[in-house]
Amino acid sequence: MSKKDIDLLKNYEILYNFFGPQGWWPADSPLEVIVGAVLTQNTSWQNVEKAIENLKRERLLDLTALVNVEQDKLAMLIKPSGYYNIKAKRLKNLITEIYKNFQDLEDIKKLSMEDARNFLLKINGIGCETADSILLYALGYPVFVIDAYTLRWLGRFDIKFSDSKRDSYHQSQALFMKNLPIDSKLFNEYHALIVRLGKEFCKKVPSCHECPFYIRAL
DNA sequence: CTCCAGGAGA
DNA sequence: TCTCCGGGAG
Repeated sequence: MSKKDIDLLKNYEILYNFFGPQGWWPADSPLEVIVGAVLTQNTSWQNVEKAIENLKRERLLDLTALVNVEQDKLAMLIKPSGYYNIKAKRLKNLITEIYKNFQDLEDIKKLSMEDARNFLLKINGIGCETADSILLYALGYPVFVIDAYTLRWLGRFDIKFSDSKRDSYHQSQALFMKNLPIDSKLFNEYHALIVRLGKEFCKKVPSCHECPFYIRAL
């Protein structure tokens, strides 16, 4: 299987028919998505939920409230999500930049996707995946989010990219976006389905016999 | 004990 | 290219 052989739209149908809609991103507001995107960096979502609940209880899921909260207090509240000192700093960086440049989150949507992406990537603590997650799941831009699950899944079709993290991110992202209709709803569901597959079947030690792609190949 | 919806610093 | 950040759950 080479890069030009894989039928990404067909594989989407297989995943969707097997798992059904995933309902990403679970949140009450775009700001909650943005906060969650930072908190979930290399961290299970289950732990992020505890941190989000703490922030809700303190009425901190609000742009001005987050601008004003002490970083140390923020760190204590998000402790369940791990890396809490770094993530508190990253959240402050992100929220401060958003607040400085936009009065309202909706105003970011006035930017082109490239401008919004560059704005986010300039912020310390926001890499490609976090930026694209925010663009897609908080702001609705049609960008395909890549993560470790995605690269592992492609690798098991013998589709491999550069050793460089950054290069493999953009190469695999280009593969999806060149071979799929540019549709934020599709990109939203597809990434969520790949994560679901990666957690349940396409694991580090894979459960190939249960996998929808293995079953289909029989 | 390992793993997790990553990213920065050196 | 390593190393660190880290609590929670299996």
